Order: sequence, then C-alpha cells, then structure tokens
Amino acid sequence: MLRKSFFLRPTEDVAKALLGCLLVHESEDGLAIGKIVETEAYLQNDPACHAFNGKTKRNEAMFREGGAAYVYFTYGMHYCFNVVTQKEGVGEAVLIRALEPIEGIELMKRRRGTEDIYNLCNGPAKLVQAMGITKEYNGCDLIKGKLRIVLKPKKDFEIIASKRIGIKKGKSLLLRFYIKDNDFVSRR
DNA sequence: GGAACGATTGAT
DNA sequence: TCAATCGTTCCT
Repeated sequence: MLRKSFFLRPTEDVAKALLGCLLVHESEDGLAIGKIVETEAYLQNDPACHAFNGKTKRNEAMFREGGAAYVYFTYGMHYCFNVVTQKEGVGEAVLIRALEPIEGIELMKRRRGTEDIYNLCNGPAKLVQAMGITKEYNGCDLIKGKLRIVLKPKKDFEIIASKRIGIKKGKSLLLRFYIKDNDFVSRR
C-alpha cells in the first residue's frame, strides 16, 4: 500500500514517480491491472489546469488531499482519470494518459471492443474504458479502495519529458512524462 | 436563459 | 482533417 506522503510531493515529481506503478481495479466484472507508462502534470498556476480559476463543482476533487481520484467528463462522451496531489486546498493532479495492460486483458478487450492490445489503454479516455473506471470514483481514495495505485519498486527505465497533448493553453510546458521506448504510450 | 468550449476518439 | 456529443462554465 502506498504511503500518503507519496502524493504530497510536488506534482511533477508525483507524475514521474507514478510511471511504472500499477493501477488496479477490482470490479464486479473482474480484476484489471495496468502499468502506468504515461502521465501529465496539471498545476495550480497553469492555465491548462481545470483548477486554474479556482474551485468549482466539477473540479472540487482536485482540491482534496493527495491520493484521491479526479474523474471528469469531457467532449460530451469521454471520461478521464487523474491522481490528485498535494495537501488539501491545492488544486493539482496528474492525468494518467496510458497504461501497459498487465492483468484482465480479455476483460479490457471486451470493454473496449477491440482485440488489439496496443489500442486498449493508449489514451486517457481509452484506459478509463478498459479499466472500467466510472464517474462514481470521482473523489475516491486511491490508496486503499477497489480502484487503487500500487507501488512498483523496480524502475529500470528512462523517463522522457515533453509537451502535453491536446491543450490550447500552457502548451510550452514540459509536463508530460513517459517511459522511453514503451510500446503502450499514446502517440500523436 | 444561452452560447461556447473541451486534458478525446475514431472514422474519413 | 473532421464530426460526434453534452456537461460545465461564463456571459447576459
């Protein structure tokens, strides 16, 4: 089980530390596990961040103490999953952009409607669908819930930092992180 | 009350 | 490159 302090570090550090960790979901349909291979940090003083203009009903979970989930609906049809960071009152989080499927791959294929393992979790809304994450998890505890993050100590990979994807503001910031040469990272 | 927009995806 | 699709946010 992860320690609370894992999530209370600077958000960029958490975004990098999450690479290689496991995202686990024990659902009624079965167990699904993916290794986190791509993340993006969203900071309070960053115009691309949902919390940039302060707390609203939608982004309320971002202001909770680190270790909670922030799940939001976008483009009228997709959900994205974030890991909330920092102490209570700070609106920062890490968007999980891609996973390497580890466990429950048949379940993921069924949920996604594809047989291609490289197309199961290579995007923020895709992995939400593959893992069976719903809006009900918004604000939930990721340390000990049905949906949780598990530390993976062995990290024998190189981390690449780059510009974030799909945003209109804050484009130049290098707040996207991914595992070098990993085949499950989202491309574009 | 109304309009504009979006941390995306999948098809063309 | 573009349409799909609708909740949230912000303006009037």
